Amino acid sequence: MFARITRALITAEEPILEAHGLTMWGYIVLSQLGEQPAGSQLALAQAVRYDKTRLIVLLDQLEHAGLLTRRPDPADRRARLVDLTGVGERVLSAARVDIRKMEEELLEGLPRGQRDALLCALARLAEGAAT
Amino acid sequence: MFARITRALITAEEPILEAHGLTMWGYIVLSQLGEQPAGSQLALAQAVRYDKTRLIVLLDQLEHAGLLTRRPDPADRRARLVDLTGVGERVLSAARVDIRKMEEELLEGLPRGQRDALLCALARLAEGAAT
DNA sequence: TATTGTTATACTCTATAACTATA
DNA sequence: TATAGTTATAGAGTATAACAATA
Repeated sequence: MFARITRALITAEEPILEAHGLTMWGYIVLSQLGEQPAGSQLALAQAVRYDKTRLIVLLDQLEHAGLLTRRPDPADRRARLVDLTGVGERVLSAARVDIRKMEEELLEGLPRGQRDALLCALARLAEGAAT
Repeated sequence: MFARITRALITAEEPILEAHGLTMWGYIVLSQLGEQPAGSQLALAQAVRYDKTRLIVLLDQLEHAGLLTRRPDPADRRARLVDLTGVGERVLSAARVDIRKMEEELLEGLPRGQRDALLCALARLAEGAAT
């Protein structure tokens, strides 16, 4: 059931994100950066569970699109700090609005109590999945 | 959250299935056949949402392993009926026992009411995802 | 002409290994 | 020596196109 719902969610999300010029992983990375700027690209890759070598080309694209910046960490010049730009923040929040709307519609069919329990349980399982 | 939980589930399931000599898609196909024997390979592919061309090589493997049989449909000789063998049923139910055990452990942390609501909501969402 | 099963091919996604620059 | 970032390459997974048999 989880796999089936996830696939349906991805199918529903992709055209929405494409309308904002984003890929699925691009959106995930921007979302993560929206929560906290990345101390390093490696940390960012681990936070979103994405391969660090693929993250690089993704960051190349997002940087080229002006959605984020990369600058050497003054404390460790091997590492690079990644920050959202103003444009990146606006694209992210605009995409998030549409994604949230889609999610709301999906959950509309569920009774209120069941819906709250679902979200609570999902959060706990997702947190458990991190370990 | 759905994607993260799904990935964690797959990670947890793979070693279990491997112990029974099954792949993830092999288990999915056997499970589907356990619910209802397939009227055709195409119908089976659509039921589990798997590419029909990939299903063929998967069925080749499962048939070669003695877990299922393929025979021409007398009513439409283009199509082939797919049935679980006795061995296939035993392997399926043995694997399912272990998978269910893992799932139970995962849900153990949730309060009873939340857990029931989760399963009910998942079933409804998964059903909705079919359309 | 359309459909089932099949094969071969091309393509995308993902993981591995090797290199550089810093520490 | 170990780590962050990078690149190139190999591999797995997936989708596309074409074909034979049957409807």
